[in-house]
Amino acid sequence: MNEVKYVCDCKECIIRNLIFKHLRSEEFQEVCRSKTQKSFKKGQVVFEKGQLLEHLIYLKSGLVKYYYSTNEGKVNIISLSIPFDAFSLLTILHNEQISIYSMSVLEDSTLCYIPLSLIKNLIHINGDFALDFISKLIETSNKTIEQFLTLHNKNLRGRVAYFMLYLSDNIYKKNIFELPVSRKEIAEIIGMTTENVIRTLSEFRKEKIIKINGKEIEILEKERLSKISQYG
Amino acid sequence: MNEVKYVCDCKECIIRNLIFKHLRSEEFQEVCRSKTQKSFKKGQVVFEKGQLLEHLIYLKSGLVKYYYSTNEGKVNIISLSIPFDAFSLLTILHNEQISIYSMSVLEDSTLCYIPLSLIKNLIHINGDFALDFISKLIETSNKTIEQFLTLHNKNLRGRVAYFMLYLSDNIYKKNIFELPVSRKEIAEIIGMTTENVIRTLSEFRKEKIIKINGKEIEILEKERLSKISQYG
DNA sequence: AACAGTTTATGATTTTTATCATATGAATGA
DNA sequence: TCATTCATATGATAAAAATCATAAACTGTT
Repeated sequence: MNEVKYVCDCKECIIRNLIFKHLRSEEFQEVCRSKTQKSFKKGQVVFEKGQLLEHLIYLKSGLVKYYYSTNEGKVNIISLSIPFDAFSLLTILHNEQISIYSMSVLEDSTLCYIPLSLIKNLIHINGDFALDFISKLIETSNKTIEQFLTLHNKNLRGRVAYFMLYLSDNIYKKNIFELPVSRKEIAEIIGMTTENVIRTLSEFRKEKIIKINGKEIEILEKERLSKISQYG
Repeated sequence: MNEVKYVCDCKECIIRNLIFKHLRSEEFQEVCRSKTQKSFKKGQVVFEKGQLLEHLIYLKSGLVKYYYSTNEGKVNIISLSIPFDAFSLLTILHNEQISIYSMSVLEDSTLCYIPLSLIKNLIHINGDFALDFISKLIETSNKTIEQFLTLHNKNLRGRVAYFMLYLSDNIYKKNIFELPVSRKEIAEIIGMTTENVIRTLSEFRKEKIIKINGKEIEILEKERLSKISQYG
């Protein structure tokens, strides 16, 4: 986990066009100056439930998961996030900044850390930024809630189909990809048991809907998978 | 549904100490002047999914539900809200103000309507208000997500027990209360079938954990109910 | 009061999902 | 290198929940 003070000048950074669209030039410069950057290896934990968060942490490259552990030790994965995704907005400013989620890294990733004090100050002095921030927040929150409902209204086959399509369409944007998570983690995302995830994937393989090679998945029949996801 | 222009001078209004805590006196006056108020009878729909929302609508008295209908017509109740609850924050500013939720009234209710344009303006010009607004938003969003996870990690008995305790502790603050919803709606809240809600309530009755008299529920053994909720 | 429609209720049955058992290959570590 | 753990895999079984069927109680309407 290397921390690097100066990394890039942010001029080309995609984030500029996302949550920082409305910053004035000098404000964005300040964000850039005060940000730090860290690299994480696959599997490393970025922060844990209960930890004090003093930065807005966003993903510059890689893939991460946000998860929630119940008191009984059961893990629920709430969201996977690709670079510049806005889920991290939900992790801040809550409960005196004590995070209720944990975050860990699924693929080698680079994270940017922006001090929360600066974010708060920007909200304070720049109304356009604040409005945009709020709008992103609500959008993210609603997307998360909607995804939950969608998933929990489906049966096992529907959930697995949905998740495969999600990876294909939203994360990797191709029909062949490496699963970034274990079958166990898939179970934690879509709310079923590991055995049934494995079984359902095997079913899809036997039905020639997907091709499985270890972690590599190829979607052979997207149409059928969509139908299963939709009606499942 | 009566719309009333002038209703109260807001001076004593609880909302002042919630999301409007940081407004300057004249700002709050403006909120008060531009607000309208409507009364709804039990069962009436306040707005539906897909509708353009031009106001922040908050509950002054009564009880409401926010719900989400899937494409297949299945209903999921996302949240019940008591007066001055912050859930309504999640319904605004999303997707060009097209609501993804519906809202209807469970008990005769009075709602206050504050123009979104004014809210946006306040966010714009008053940084403290904006910060507080964001903090409330994140808190509400996380509470909603957390409640979902909690519920979906429980079995049927656990869910029904959890919901009875929720009504008792959070909504009515007593051990005897009138159910504000039908068994069918309970099913839509906690994600199970109507029959199983009825059956489980009957079980609790036979086990002398609760007393049922139509819509009236009395919790006789809170300890046991808590255990069922916790370990279910 | 009679009627239809809805809500509550309960039992029987089927379906779905979790659990348990067992096996194999891959990864990890002393 | 060999034992150990972990991920994947599959079958058998048990448990959980949904569905189906039926009926009584209640609501609102004419």
